[in-house]
Amino acid sequence: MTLETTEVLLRKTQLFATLTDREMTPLSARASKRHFDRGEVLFSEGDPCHGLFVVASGRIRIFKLSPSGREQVLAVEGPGSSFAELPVFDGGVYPASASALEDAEVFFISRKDFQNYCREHPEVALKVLAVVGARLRRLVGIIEDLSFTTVRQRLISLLLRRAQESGITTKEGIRVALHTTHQDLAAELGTVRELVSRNLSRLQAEGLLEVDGRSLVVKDLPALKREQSAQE
Amino acid sequence: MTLETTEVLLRKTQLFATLTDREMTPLSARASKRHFDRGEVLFSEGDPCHGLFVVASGRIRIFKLSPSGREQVLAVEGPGSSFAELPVFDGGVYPASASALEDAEVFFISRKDFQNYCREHPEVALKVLAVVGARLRRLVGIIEDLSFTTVRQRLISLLLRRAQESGITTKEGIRVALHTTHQDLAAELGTVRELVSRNLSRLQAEGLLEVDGRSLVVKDLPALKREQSAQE
DNA sequence: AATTGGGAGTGACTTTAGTCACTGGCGTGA
DNA sequence: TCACGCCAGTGACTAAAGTCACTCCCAATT
Repeated sequence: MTLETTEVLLRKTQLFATLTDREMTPLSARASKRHFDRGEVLFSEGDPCHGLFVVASGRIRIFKLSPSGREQVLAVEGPGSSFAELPVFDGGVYPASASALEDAEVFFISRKDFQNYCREHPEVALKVLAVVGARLRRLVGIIEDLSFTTVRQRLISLLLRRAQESGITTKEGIRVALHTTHQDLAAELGTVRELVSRNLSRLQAEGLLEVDGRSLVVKDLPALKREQSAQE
Repeated sequence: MTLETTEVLLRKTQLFATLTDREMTPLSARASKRHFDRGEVLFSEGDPCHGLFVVASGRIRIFKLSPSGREQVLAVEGPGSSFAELPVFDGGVYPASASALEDAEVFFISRKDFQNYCREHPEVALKVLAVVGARLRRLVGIIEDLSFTTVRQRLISLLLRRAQESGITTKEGIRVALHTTHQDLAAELGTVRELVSRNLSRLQAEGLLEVDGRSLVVKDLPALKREQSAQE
């Protein structure tokens, strides 16, 4: 891959979008690109932090793994997103694990390079703060969900989010492709496979949606929205 | 309060400890001090963010409030800690509410002042990143607890933490003062008052500790530690 | 065509969490 | 000193979450 292409890709990220060409070039030169196969682990919780990552293609799942094998997803990062910015600064280990949801291309910038770069370009540090602010908000949202809502409500929220992002409106309702196994959905919701399966069945039985393998059709959007907003 | 005193206090914070006198003075001049009575609200979730806070004395509780009135504590900040740094940078609203656990003195630095200050002193931005990194780790810890552990395990963890920080070893065991109501403990654990009460009773019945009003004595530290580390 | 393996659905069950209602204690202030 | 409010304890219950075991389906493999 040429240096120019790296620049074009880094330009699409939140973190580096506003840099000038002159500022960008030295950074691009330091960014190495790595490929990860679907399912491959980028790093595990507790590993020493060597640097930060920027997704070029594919999606990366950041998650916690419990001793008994349960997973809790903290974030899913797609092209243009960076992750593991923070351990770069506080010097600790990675607080969670990361694996590729799909085949993925990921840039890696070493801790030292990035820290130096931030010192030379203070506005990048401010950008990082903004990105991290968004991340913190998402984590608080997960805590809120886990603490206050039921699996059913979380599932509905997730489906509505997916419907909004990538749903296709047809005359029967909004068609949503899940692309994932129930196992993976469970990890996002912080529960187990069986509960995802059961809750989907129940929602179908109630006529709120129609499940069809790994895609489904939302039949009663208002009812789902009502239930979501009536969260206790 | 004199400017000098403000400086002495700011000097004790993680964020500003490493600044020189010359750097400190203009910041101190901008920091205003406010008093909050026990129970008073500093800001509520959703309020526009006007600036950041630094605790001088007392403890501030950062928490989420559910529609049904349940609370989930995200952090408790004591003297020297800052909070609400992040909304300053990403420009959004406060993601949670804050109230004083005890009578408290708190410095306030306006958004604009702090942003300017960070631009002039880039190393402060790096400090903020380190502080925020620690905060992020704590949030991930809360998610882990909520997702993987039971109320009983969380209660044990909290008691062991308190025992370590402020427990007094006596011949009967480690005496721990709680200082809080069961209601407040429940908010920290992400559950309800009754479960705190019941679990404490049960731990006492099992001989692991002895409850005595708002303080208690840990009788079987090894057993508690065993159970904590055996978390599934 | 038979085999294998991962994913999904489900019944039956246990455990944990949460709710409701009530009791009793204890301290403060009228 | 009495009344009130706040806090704690608990029984009885409901509901939600999680576990276990099994079946079925389907697609890829040999």
